[in-house]
Amino acid sequence: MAPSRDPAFSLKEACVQAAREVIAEHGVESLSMRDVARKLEISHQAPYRHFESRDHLLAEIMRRCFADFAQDLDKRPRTGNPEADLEAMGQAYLNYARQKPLEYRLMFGTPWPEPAQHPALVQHAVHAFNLLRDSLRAMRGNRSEQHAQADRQAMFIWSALHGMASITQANVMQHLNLAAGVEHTLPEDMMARIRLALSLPEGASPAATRPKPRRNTRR
Amino acid sequence: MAPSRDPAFSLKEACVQAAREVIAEHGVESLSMRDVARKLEISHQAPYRHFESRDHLLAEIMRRCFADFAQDLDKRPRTGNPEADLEAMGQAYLNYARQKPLEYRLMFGTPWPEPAQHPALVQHAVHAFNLLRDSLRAMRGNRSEQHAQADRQAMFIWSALHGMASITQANVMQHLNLAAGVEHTLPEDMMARIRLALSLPEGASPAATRPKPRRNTRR
DNA sequence: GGATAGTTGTAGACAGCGTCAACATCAACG
DNA sequence: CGTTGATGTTGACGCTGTCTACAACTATCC
Repeated sequence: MAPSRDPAFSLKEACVQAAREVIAEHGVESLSMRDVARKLEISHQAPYRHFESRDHLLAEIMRRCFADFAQDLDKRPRTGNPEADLEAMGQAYLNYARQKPLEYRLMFGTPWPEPAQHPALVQHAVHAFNLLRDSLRAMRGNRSEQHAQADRQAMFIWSALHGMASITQANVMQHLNLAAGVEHTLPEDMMARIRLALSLPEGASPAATRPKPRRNTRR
Repeated sequence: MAPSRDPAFSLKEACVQAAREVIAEHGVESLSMRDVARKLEISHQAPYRHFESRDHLLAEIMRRCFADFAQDLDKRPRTGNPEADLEAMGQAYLNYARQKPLEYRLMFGTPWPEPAQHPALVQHAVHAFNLLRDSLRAMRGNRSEQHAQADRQAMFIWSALHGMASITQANVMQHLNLAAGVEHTLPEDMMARIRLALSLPEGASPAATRPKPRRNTRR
């Protein structure tokens, strides 16, 4: 397959595309360099002319996934209401995880290659995070304690969403015998609880925020 | 290494131990059957007399990890105050994830083998989840809506804790340029927010729980 | 034009992996 | 004693990532 192809053809680009298809279909662990080569009908060594190693190919794919992911989060329609826009971002997050489960797992569930060797990957991942953080910061003042509070909120939101997304994908929920209706309404319930959790008083010592110990309402 | 050993020696047990050590040290992806065999100075096929496949060995290890994990959650001292006990369970969860990161990742971050083939694994995992769920149910009535509400709380707590644990382990936080002090106080902040989120009014439609739109406090 | 160097592809080899099949050893039991 | 089942060993197969050596094409300089 060496001899002439489309002049505007880039083997590097083709490798990325072929590899992304494999990952989106069968997951990252079943991606092999030789698979990619076979798919493109080139020799098993050809991809190495464009990627130092499997990890480098993987890093490039992760980078693009983060770029797509960030675009997905960012392209949602804006209402002008910061709370509503934030909520929409949360929905977009969960939608992405639901619609591209294997790519989501690649980005957030696979051990990363050495970050120092893949700065572009780190940069794109941080950019996606900043979409969330900046939304929260924009809802607040510019003082440093305000920024810190926004960052705490961002980490909380990300944790809750990521936790739910990865638990949902693990296909374990069906074994938990959850009470009727719980599984189905989980996303809304999560979002409602996240809204509640965002109202943590600023600068308060965590211990001071324990809600009044509602007496056990059993019976 | 075939000839006599300790009479009370079980090669199956030794395989599990050796494999757990490899995983705890270098992670599940660098565990190979041949590695286990080399460690025990037996032939590369001997472990297959006790485990059908690598997946079966892995499932057995995951099962034991869940058992240890559940014991860890359960052995914490009880104060008699349900809220405080629940909080202690959350702490125990995060402690386990911090102290045995690679085992935690094996349980919660690695694609599971086909559950139907490993019922004991599923059973132990569900048992660990039930420790959390039953604690929450015990704080409530026995009516079915109370159970459902407890399950929703359990899923939320698990999501938030798991999200935070896995993000923490991803070694990505250091690249996020979080405001000073945020990273350090994250666990307490998360626990405080979880407490807040648990007070979601029962049976309320999610839409009704949106907090009053605090006016943008920027200035 | 023709030598030269760099880029991009191929071909072959190597060690490591999971696993299958064949064989050896040994204990228990008829 | 002979047979059977469990447990171990050895060797092979096809797969993997990656190293090395080689071929072909392209661009550049004398």
